[in-house]
Amino acid sequence: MFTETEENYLKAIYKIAQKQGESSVNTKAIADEMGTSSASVTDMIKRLSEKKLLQYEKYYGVSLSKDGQKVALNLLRKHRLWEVFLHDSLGFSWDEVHDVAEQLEHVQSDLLVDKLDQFLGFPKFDPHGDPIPNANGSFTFRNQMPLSQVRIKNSKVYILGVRQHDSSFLKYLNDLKIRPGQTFEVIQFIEYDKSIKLLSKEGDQIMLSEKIADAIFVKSNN
Amino acid sequence: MFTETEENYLKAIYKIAQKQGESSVNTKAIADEMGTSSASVTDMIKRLSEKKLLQYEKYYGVSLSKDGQKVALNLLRKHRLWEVFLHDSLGFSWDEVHDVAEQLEHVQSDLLVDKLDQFLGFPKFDPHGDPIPNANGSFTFRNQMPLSQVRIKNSKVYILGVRQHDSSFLKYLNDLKIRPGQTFEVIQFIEYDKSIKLLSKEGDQIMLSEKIADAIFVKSNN
DNA sequence: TATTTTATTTAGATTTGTCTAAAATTTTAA
DNA sequence: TTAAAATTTTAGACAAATCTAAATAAAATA
Ligand SMILES: [Mn+2]
Ligand SMILES: [Mn+2]
Ligand SMILES: [Mn+2]
Ligand SMILES: [Mn+2]
Repeated sequence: MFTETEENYLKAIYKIAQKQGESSVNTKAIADEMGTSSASVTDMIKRLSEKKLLQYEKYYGVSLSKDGQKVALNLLRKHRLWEVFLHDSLGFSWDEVHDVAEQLEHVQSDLLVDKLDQFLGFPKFDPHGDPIPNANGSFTFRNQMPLSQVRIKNSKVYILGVRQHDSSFLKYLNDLKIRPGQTFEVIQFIEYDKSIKLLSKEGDQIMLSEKIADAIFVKSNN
Repeated sequence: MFTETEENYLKAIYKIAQKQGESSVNTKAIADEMGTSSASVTDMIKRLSEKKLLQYEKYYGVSLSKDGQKVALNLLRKHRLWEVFLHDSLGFSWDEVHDVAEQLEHVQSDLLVDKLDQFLGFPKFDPHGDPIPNANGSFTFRNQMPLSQVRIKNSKVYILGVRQHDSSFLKYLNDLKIRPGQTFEVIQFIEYDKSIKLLSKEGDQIMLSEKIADAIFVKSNN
């Protein structure tokens, strides 16, 4: 239906729009996300515009059409299902799944997606805690907050996911045994640099900077 | 490392050489296998020759180098492992696996191949009975013969695989409940058209033309 | 408001993989 | 052994995706 590159552009635009909370996306942002030149982006958005996958207003950026969103959401769905497979079935660690899923997401077969979804037990979240769109493109919502915003001492926090997916960040958390499904107690807030100290079930104390704590999503029990 | 198209050419050349029992492969054969023009093949073999993946003698065809064979065998390995996954884990029927495996085989990740192999229990044959090369490129050999060559009446035949993979042929066999792992008794040979009659365990009688019987591989217990 | 900085588009070029048509070479057959 | 048929190569073109450099427009700032 669409080329791998077209799909990647649509996904990039979708992600930028999400992050911004604003559907209009400019050329530079796409170029940065895709790691290409602005000139290449201009070429591509012209093509995508002709195919009615986005609205393009010269010099003022683009926004995805209904069709464009559908493609992006389907790609996101496939990406995240594959990440679950790699992690849960094949035993990849959560810092290893993304790059491979980036390739697998482009395999074209509706039957494959359906069967994979079923095989995995219709998971609602990927190994990083991101929601997996269903076949209609709708997500499961859940309440979550950045760990940095937990301000009640002795709170029990349940790790739900992370904001960033870069391998070095995930490896760092892995070493600290911080990953979705784990529970910790917040035992200290350091005011002057806003860092936070956790206690693991095994009794280990873990010190996290504000920057790190801000990139971890938790469910907080009181 | 190599493009998807380069990989497909190398695989095509490998397969033709195998079928021929002769390593030198001509342009026309490659063009037919790939569904492209001879001119395109000439372009591509020049590139593959520059990359030392094959030896090319103008007007007299090509033969794969050691490196070229390695790429082809690795691709074959991935293709067949994915077919096992699709069939055994996801429940695809054997006529549905090939086209999807044709895409999955190009995903680049040695870790993925290793983990998949392990997850599947290091299978030695794919759903069509074709041997899966191991990480070093060597196959498991087994004794098999075309069903058309079984000439002893009341032989028990055990289905091992098929010669052709086209969907319509596999669907036809599926309807007759002929697939790897099944056992039949040969109850009749018709001389004038060399067709053959089988008896299934369920008591069904199945009539097969010589053409069909020639494309089915079996293990024969006397 | 005028100027500088930043973003965007255009122009022209390159690589990959493909095609058709024409020319060259090899193979087959008379 | 020559003529016809088949195969292979070359030439020239095209679409997709990219680049750099130059031109243009918008946004920021003095
Ligand atoms: Mn990912
Ligand atoms: Mn991708
Ligand atoms: Mn196959
Ligand atoms: Mn392929």
